[in-house]
This record gives sequence, C-alpha cells and structure tokens, in this order.
Amino acid sequence: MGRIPCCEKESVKRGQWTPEEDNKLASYIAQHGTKNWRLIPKNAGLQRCGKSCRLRWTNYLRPDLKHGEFAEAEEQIIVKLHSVVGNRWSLIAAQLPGRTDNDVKNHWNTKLKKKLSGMGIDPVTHKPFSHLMAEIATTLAPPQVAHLAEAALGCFKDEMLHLLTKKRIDFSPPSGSSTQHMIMDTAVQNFIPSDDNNDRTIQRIKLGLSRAIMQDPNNGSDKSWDVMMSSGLADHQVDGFAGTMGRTYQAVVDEFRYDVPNYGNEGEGSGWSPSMCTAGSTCNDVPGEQLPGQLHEKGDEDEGDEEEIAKDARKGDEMLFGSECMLWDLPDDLTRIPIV
DNA sequence: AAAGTGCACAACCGCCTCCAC
DNA sequence: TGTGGAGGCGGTTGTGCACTT
Repeated sequence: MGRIPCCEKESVKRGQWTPEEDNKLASYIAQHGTKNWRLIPKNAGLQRCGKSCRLRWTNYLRPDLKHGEFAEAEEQIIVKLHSVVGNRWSLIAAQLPGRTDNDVKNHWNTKLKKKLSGMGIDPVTHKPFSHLMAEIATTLAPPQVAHLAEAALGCFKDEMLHLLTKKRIDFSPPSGSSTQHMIMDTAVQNFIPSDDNNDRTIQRIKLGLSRAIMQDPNNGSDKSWDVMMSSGLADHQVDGFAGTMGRTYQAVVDEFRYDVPNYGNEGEGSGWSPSMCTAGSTCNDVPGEQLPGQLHEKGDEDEGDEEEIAKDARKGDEMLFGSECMLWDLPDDLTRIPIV
C-alpha cells in the first residue's frame, strides 16, 4: 500500500491559479485565518488541494511578501548563509523578511549558483574549483592525477565554455576603474575564447587545471590553492583558470563580492561539515581584524584612486587566503539557531 | 516573421517532522 | 509508546516570456 494522498487528486484542480481563485483564498483567510489547510479549500469554495492552497498563500498571496528583484545585500546574505547551512532554504529565507524559501531557492538555482561558478567557486562547497581538485589529487597516486584532470575537465568543460562564451558580461567590472579593467582584461584574454577556437581554450584550461592539481601539496604550503592564489606568483606560474580567476574575482567583481572562507580542516582531505560551526560560536578567534567572512559594503571600495584599488585588490587576496578564521563570522542571532 | 533556446518563477511531488490522540 | 494526519521542506517539473538565430 502506498502513502495516502493528501486529497483526492481526481476532484482537485491543478496548475496555475486564476485571479478568482486567489481572491477566494485571500478573502477566506482574511476572515478565518489559516488554521486547517485541509478545510480551507472546501470552505472557501475552491477545487484545490489544501496543500496547494497553503503553498499559494505562503509563496504568493501573503500580504507581507516582497516581490521583485533581490537586492545585492540579500544576495550576500543568501550566499553567506548557504555556505553555512547548505540548502536549508527556509532557514535562509527566515533571515530575509518578505522572502519565501521558494523565492530563495529559485534565486539560488537560477542566478547565484551561476554567479559563483563564474567566479571559479563551487556553489556546493563554496571552495574554489582548483582547491577541490587539489584536495582530491592529494589522495591519488601521480598517474591517477592526470586522469583526474581529464575527468574534471569533462565535468566542467560545458559549464566553463558556457560561462566563458555566453556570460562574458558577468565578469564586467564596475564602471570607472581602468585598473580593474586591466586586471579584468588579462583574465578575459586568457580565458575567453573567440568563437572559433574553443578547442584551444579547452587546452589552456586543461593545462591550467593540470598544473593546479600537480602542484606539490607539501611544497611550502599544504594548500595548493593558497600557493597559487595568495603568494604573488607571476601569472605565467599560475596560468590556470583558478589562479587567474581567483585573483580576478576578488579584485574585479565588486558588484558581487564573495570572500572564500578558510575552512580550517584543509589538508586533511576531509569535506567541510556545517556542524563544525557550533551554536553560540562565532567561529572567530581573531578579534578586531577584518575577517574573510565579513560582508563588505559595496561602498567600501568604490572610492579612492586607481592605486588604492589595485592595493585593495592585492590586500583582498591576502585576506581571502591568509586568515586563520575557520568560518565566516556570523551574527549572534544566527548562530543561536541550532544546526543539526 | 517564425522557430528555437534559455531563463525565471510558480507549482507540484514526495519525504520528513511534529503533535495530538 | 505507537499511529496517523497535518504541515513543513527541499527537489523537481511545467509554463510562459524574452531573447536569439
């Protein structure tokens, strides 16, 4: 025997709601509230499943809902919280007044995931792709590493090409910064193919990825992405996707900043677990310092001359990968929410 | 102008959790 | 303590619109 359906599917209407149905539901709830969703459609004269009514109300009709574009600050909050709690959309939505879990989920799936991927960051783990590859590579024997690079390319090739050829605009710097343009142009020249040489680009990405993976994890640092992205190696030494993009996204993509957290358990080959951040802890042992996890106000770096901007870009790299902070600093009220 | 494609968002599905009995 | 129902949640699908070819 299967599960008992929540309502008789033959007798209920499905699909898009009409304005008349919306009116019926809204006026009924205004008078009687939302006590028993199973009875609501019956009493309101709707041929709908109670569950469908609840969804329609919570995701669309509720008067306190905010419709329209997500603000940049809201996006920052979503990304930040997602790095901590994962796909717990209701938890994330609870921090965004007027937004529903469905809103947040849709926005993540349609926009934010692609934005992070475009920055060279894995939207699931919030780590740079190169770091993930390097982490896996440390567990493999050298012959297998080459295969890993090959396999990784197979996985990411389509997305990379899509991003590089169609989403060029995503990497555009804010107006008025010629230094940022220069940094940006370098990255673009390195990685954005002309329409007729995708194969060459693939080869370049492949080479870069292989180099990133082959980087000896015990040489100088146990984090090859630290080495590539924070130590000021010349471009020809870190000519990989992650190397250049890592430098680029922090310096250039000011409209949507993403500070990669330092996870603390790197080097052990273990995956990051949300449970690392215990309730009540801010995961921050360095009081008084600018921390990687803190959100940056857009205006912070909108001012100043080009040198300042370039300096900020370099400083950004250090802050990104040089901190001792394990996780992003979270507001107390958030860390009080029990995360299991 | 028409067909194809991609995107954003609404809605559904099925599992899980909570709670009353 | 066990059970069943209601609500909550996250993943997935459907649909309409905009843009591209």
